[in-house]
Amino acid sequence: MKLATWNVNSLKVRLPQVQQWLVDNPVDVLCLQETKTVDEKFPVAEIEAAGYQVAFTGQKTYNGVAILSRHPITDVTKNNPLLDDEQQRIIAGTIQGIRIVCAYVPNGQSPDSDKYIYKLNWLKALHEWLAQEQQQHPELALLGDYNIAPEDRDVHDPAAWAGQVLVSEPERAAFVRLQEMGFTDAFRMFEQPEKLYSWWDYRQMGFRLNRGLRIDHILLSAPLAARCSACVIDKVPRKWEQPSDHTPVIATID
DNA sequence: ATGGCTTCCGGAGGAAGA
Repeated sequence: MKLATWNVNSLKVRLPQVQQWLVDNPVDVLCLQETKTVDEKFPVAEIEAAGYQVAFTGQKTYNGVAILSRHPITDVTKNNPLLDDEQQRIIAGTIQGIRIVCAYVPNGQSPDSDKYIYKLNWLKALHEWLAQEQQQHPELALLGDYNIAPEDRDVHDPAAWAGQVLVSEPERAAFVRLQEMGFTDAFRMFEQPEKLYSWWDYRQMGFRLNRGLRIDHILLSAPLAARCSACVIDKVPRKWEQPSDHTPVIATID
């Protein structure tokens, strides 16, 4: 069972790349973030033609998440029931007995902004909801764009980024709290290449200079972590024409 | 450097991302 996550930065623009990537990487489950697509315009037929069922929730212009699956998706939940939030950032479903949670964590803009407060509150509510979900679904995977680089080794220039949004202590503490409730960062279960990231700034040749951050993650509950045999970041789509600024992360569950 | 790039909406240029 292969589970993947990819912030596509507009599914309308990136649909051909998603289709190509799924041909090259026929994963069982692909979680998408920043679809930026209202539900009425979601490309259901194109996704189904690629061999996937799909659950999604979107809005105009911003946010939007989706789960693509080769297997049936049941018990779909849209958004966090514990948080009154108009922004479409969470979709969950059960696939082959595994509870899949696809999340687009708020960016936070900067530590002195209202959006940062919203981000920390959002993460707190996520933690509380996952505690409930975990009770009902011991096999739980949280995939998505966390907008948090957990450690300095996940940052191309830790000194330059120190204290900024995506790396600040309160954000990293929220990530640690998810780990403390039993989730494992699948990527760090295995030996990995140095300086491998999941996002690179579009500006200033960020990708070519490898000025990146590892902010897209797959967290696995203990029963799933015990069955996880690999986790990789696929940089290939970041090299394509007109790429997303994020690239996919894939975990293999035996 | 109030920057840079990309996408959105809307039909110009500001907002938002990270």
